[in-house]
Amino acid sequence: MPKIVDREEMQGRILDAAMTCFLDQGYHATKMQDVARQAGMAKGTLYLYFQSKEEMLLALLQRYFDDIRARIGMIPAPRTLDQFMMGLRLTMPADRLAATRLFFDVLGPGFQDPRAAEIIGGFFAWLADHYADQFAPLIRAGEIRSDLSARDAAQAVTAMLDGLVIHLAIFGVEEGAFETRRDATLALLETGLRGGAAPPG
Amino acid sequence: MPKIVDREEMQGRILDAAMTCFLDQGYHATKMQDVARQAGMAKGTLYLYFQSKEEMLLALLQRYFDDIRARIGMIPAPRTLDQFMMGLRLTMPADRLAATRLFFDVLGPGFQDPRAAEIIGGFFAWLADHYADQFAPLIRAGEIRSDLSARDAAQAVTAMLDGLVIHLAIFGVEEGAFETRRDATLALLETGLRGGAAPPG
DNA sequence: TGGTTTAATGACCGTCAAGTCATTAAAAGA
DNA sequence: TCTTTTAATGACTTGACGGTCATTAAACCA
Repeated sequence: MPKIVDREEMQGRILDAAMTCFLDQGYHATKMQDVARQAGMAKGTLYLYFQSKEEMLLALLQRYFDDIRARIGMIPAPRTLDQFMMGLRLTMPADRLAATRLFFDVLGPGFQDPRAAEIIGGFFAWLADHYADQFAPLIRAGEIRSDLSARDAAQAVTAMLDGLVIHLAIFGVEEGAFETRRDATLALLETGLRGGAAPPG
Repeated sequence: MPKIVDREEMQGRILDAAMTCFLDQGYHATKMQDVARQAGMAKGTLYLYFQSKEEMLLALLQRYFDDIRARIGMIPAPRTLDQFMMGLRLTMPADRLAATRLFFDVLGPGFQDPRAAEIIGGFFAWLADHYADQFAPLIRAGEIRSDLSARDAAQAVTAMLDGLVIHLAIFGVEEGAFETRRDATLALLETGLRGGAAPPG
């Protein structure tokens, strides 16, 4: 007798619309009306699927970072420093710029809900652990200089590279320049990790 | 006959109060009422000295970055890579964390006024140029490996270190941990710049 | 002390957007 | 087709905050 819809599919469609709007205008500047229009439904409908704008954002962040984690998890463990650097490049695609820009809106001191910072911070903690796991065998194999602690180096790499993306995102680098500057930074980093040896090529 | 006040001094006092509020709560979350209370005056008074909240912010950013620029300009030109790294440490004090956090509010896609991005972006462009000027003689002196372009390396260093501060700022590192992680990153970077030689000590 | 000019005040206004809910539409079975 | 149940709608409510301005206070001089 009742009208029946697929709740999860509706939530997914709404999150897609929200992502489009947020990437374009940012979180604060996006009105629920905008999300509704983008999703092709009325504003009230959004509230049937999410309690508030903030809950919607949290669901979106969760989905986004679960997705990245899954993609990074699928990259095979590197056996050489070169392979590791290649993997880094894959985890820093140019389209991450726009997403990174979005997080500013949401991580500044004005945003009260600590759950957003938990989701994003949790991702980077996971990432640092993930890199540390990869560094340990590379250090034993002599691919990375042996005076580094795998954990410290992994934290430094994680923070620096995330920071690089953020910095470039803020100052509006075009997509082409992004890859050039990313690679310049990675080259510097590679020498730092390798230690004695000069960079190849 | 008239009541006379020192306009610049009043503006300075207001900016001090605004900085306190913004650092504490962020730009968007701070009400003009809060700034007024912090400055010990009524809300209307603020509008005698600044046309709007946004103008107030821009004046604050300008003052802040002029100040940093002056401080960095006073550090003598380094003659060795060690001296350069020492200078970097001076330009990344732990209290920069809070200020950096503030900029998120103001650089996200939701913030329309391009002047804020100009002020902050201008500072980093200046900083990259400043480092490039210091790198050139260091490369000639063999302190930095000679296959690097001073300009590219300076850009990479600037972006990475600013990014590091931002990353650490976002994820709420305590002040002690900040310095540890900053130094770990700088050590990695130093090896990357030096090239062949192993790190000293 | 009184007169003049500018500074300071804070109640008020206008706007804007998140969130609500009475009403309407749509699906599904009898 | 009629009834029932849930989904969808969008005008309306609510609260918040940036900015205004008529009024009051303060400084200074004669």
